[in-house]
Amino acid sequence: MNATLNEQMDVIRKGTVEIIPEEELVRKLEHSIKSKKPLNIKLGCDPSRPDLHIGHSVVLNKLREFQDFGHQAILIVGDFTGMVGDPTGKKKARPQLTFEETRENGKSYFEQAIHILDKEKTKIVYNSEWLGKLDMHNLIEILSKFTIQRILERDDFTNRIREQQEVSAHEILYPIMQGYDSFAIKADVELGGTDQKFNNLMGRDMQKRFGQEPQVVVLMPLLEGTDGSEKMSKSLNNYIGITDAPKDIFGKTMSIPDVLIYKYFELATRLSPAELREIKRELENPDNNPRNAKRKLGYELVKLYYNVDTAKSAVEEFDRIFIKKEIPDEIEEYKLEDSSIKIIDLMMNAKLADTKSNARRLIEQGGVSIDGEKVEDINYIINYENEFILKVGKRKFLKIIK
RNA sequence: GGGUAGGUAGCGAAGUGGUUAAACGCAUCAGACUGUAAAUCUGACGACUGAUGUCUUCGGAGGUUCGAAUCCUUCCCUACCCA
Repeated sequence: MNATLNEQMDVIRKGTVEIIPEEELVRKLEHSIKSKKPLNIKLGCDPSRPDLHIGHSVVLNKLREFQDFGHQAILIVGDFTGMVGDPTGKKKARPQLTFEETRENGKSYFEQAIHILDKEKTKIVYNSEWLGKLDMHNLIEILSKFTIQRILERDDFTNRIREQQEVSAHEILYPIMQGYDSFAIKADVELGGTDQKFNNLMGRDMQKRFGQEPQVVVLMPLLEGTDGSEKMSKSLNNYIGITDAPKDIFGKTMSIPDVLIYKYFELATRLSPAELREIKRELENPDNNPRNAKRKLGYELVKLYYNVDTAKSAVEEFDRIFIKKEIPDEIEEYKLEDSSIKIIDLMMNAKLADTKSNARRLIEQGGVSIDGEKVEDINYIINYENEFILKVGKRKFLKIIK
C-alpha cells in the first residue's frame, strides 16, 4: 500500500473504457491511502464456463493490478443465478446447475484465475450465501426500490421487446441480484466488461438505496479473438486459453491481425503504462517490423502463464520453424508398424489427416514432405530404412521411427 | 388449441422436377508472396478411388416419377403471431 494516488490511478486507468464516476474512485483511493484500509474490489464470475482464456484475463488483470496496490479482491461466483438457470441473451436457456456443480465450477474458476491473481489476497464467495436467504418480504422490499421502467432500460431487454422476442419475468431479477451482491459484500469497486455496464450500475443504485456508499464501476473493453473480429470465446474457437500449451499460446498470438497487437498488449498483459507507451511508439514507427512486436507479445503472454525460460524457448522455436524454416527440436514420434506403407495410410494412421481424401488433397497441394523433400506422388510408398521427418502443412511435424 | 414461416454440407444462405455433390459468403486447410501462423493473391473444401469413375447426402419415414433437395402423405423439431 505504498503507491501514491497518481501511481494507482495511472495503472487503473490503463485500458479502461469508462470509470463511473472517476472522481469517486479518486476519493475512495485517497481515503484508502490515508486510512490504510484496502478497497473491496468485486468481480462477478459466471459459474457455467470454467475454461478461462485471455478474454477473461482482461478483467482479471485489472483485478490483479488492484491487488498489487494492496486492495481486497472478491470473486463472486454466481451460483445462485446458476442454479436458477440464466436464459439471458439469445441462446437457449443455460442448463440449471446443481449445488455441487456450482461449487466445482467455482473451484475450477478459482484455480485458473490464480494464474493471474494473487492467491493470498483473493476471497471467493458464493452469492447463494445471501441470495438464498432472502424471503418474499425481503424481495418485495428490494423490488419496491426500483421501477420496471428502470429495469427495462437495459438495452438487451429493450431490443428484445422491440423485436418481439421473449423476456422471461425472472430475467429482470438478474440485474437486481447482481446489484444486491454489491451491497452484500460492500463493494467499493466493481469490475466488468462493457457488456456488464447496466448490471454494474444497478449495484450502485442498490447500495445507494440501502444507504451504503455506492461502488465505482470500472469497465473494460471486450477483447476480440484471434480472428480479429468476434469477441473471444471458446465456442468460436478464436481464443487463447490461459492453460494452453506454451507453443499454442505463442502460436495463436502470432496469428492475430496486426491491428490488434496494441490492444492485446494493453489488455492481456500487465505491462506498465510506461512500457505500453514504448510499445506504441515502436508500433507507430514504420521501420519496425510488426512481427517483432507480436513476437514480444507472445513472449509476454507465455511468460505470464508459464515463466521466462519457457517464453524464451517458445520464441526460439517459432523463429526456427517459421523464419528459418527449420524443424522444431522436439518432435513427436510415431512408431511405424510395417516397414512399407503408403504415404496416405501413414498420414491417416498418424492422424495427420482425418480422411484419405484430405490426405490426398494435402499431397496434391504440395503440403507434404519427407526430410524436407516434397512428396509429389499420391501413391508414394514408404520403405522404411532410417527414421525420418514427415512434415504436413506448415506446422505439423512427426518423427517416424520404428 | 389455431395460424404463419421455416428445418440444405462446420456456420450463414441460394436452389422449388433433370449437366445439382448442390451457387454464394464466413470459417477451415494448402500453396505463393511477405514482415509472421498478419495482410494480399491462388487453390481445395461429402466419402472412396492412381486417373476415368463409384457411392452416400438437403429434419425422419414412406410414396409419385425414367428422374426429387425440389411434388404428395405422414411424423418430428424450431421461430413468430393469435387464443
